[in-house]
Amino acid sequence: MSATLAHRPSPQKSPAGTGSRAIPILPGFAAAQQQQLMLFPANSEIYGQGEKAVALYQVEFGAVRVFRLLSDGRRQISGFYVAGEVFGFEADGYHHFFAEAICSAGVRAYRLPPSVEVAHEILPLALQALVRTQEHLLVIGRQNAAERVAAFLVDMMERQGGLRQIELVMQRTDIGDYLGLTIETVSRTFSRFKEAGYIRLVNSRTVELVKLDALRSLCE
Amino acid sequence: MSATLAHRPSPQKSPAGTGSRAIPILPGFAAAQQQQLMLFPANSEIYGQGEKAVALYQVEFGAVRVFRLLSDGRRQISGFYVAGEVFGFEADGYHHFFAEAICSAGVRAYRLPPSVEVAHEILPLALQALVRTQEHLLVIGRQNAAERVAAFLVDMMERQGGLRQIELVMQRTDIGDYLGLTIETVSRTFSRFKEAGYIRLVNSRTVELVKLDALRSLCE
DNA sequence: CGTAATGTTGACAAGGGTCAAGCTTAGTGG
DNA sequence: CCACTAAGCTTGACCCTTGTCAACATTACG
Repeated sequence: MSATLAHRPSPQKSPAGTGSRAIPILPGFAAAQQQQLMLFPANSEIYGQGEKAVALYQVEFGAVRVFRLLSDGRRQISGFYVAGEVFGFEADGYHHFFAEAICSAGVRAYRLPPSVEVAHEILPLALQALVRTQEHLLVIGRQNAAERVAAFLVDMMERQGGLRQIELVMQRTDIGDYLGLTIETVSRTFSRFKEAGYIRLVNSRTVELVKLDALRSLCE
Repeated sequence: MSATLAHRPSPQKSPAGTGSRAIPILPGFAAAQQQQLMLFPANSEIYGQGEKAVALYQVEFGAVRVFRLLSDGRRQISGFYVAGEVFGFEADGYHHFFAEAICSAGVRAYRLPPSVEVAHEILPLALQALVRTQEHLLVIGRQNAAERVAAFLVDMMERQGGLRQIELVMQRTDIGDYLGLTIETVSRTFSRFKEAGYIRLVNSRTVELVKLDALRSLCE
């Protein structure tokens, strides 16, 4: 167990030789650096605001939410991360955010080296994260509830390989806190999309995007 | 004139030997790379969405807004940039955003080299931009109008050296599009802060933060 | 099968958007 | 130097979207 994460609530070191992984590991970086797979149970903390940032993290399986809190408990999720995606970017050496496993998740930690050698590998990932976050800003700052939910569904679909039927690993609270809406508004918007025939709710966590074009044109 | 920007509306190459600059130039990077100061008149475009991204930009004087548009004209400003600050980060080699001069601005362009050598210099800047954007997401996603405006004022103050009296280079429309509010709401919030004695409006562009603590505690 | 967590729906309220009018300021030309 | 104009800003009235509160339904789990 890395000293870094020793105090976390029950992340377990994975059994040796977990076998084949389909996830593309950060190339080069991976080989050179100390890195190991850790398991986090649902809703456990991966890192917290104010902690020293000592690693980048890649999701191997499961899903992760990264968020920030206001003092009264209001929460803004800045991003969800699923298999293959990298999170944990921070400036000035400290975490400004919290990261938690949404469901049971396997996360590979890449301990940060003195930086210069691997910067060219990390930079493109950081830039992609920046562009994504700025685009999310447009959604939250300028789009209404229906447009936000549509954007979310389309984004989730694309990140799950483009299949029309998608699995939402997160619950309504998470979706609300990601989109800057309440759970009630999220729920009502789902219902309206269902009535309009835009989606089919197989169950509360499984959505089929029936009229993808309609959803797409909602986000513009 | 760099070929890159030749088609822009009237950016002029600065007269040679503009004299002393107080702005810290990107170290190392600066020396090695082709870089030059360009002047952009108020409201002129620095780059546009979809263009090839060939440079990073540092503001020498004046101010810049970076934003994105929805097809119906709604606009979200992702950031303002003033003297010394760097903008123009993009993924995959193309601009996903627009950049414009807010007022007459001097901008130094650092043409991008094949990347590996200077990545370790750019990375910290990109990471800082990422954290800033994620924090802005919290403001827009989870704070009400008064909290957003308070956060904006405090941020502007800190970026202008901490003096209690600040100059807003941008107009209400820009502030609204930055905070995800209408100009009317921005204006009303300013008025309420004035009535509450939190601020003094020397004129519409000059604000004295009288009760800084009150403003600070609004953002939490 | 019972309980708790999660999700849905309805009624109502409020924050902020929209529309419209008036005010202020800066720039321009007589 | 002043009047005119246009752009920017402020304020008011009204309305709509979304939040709040509450009840109920559904699902997951022991």
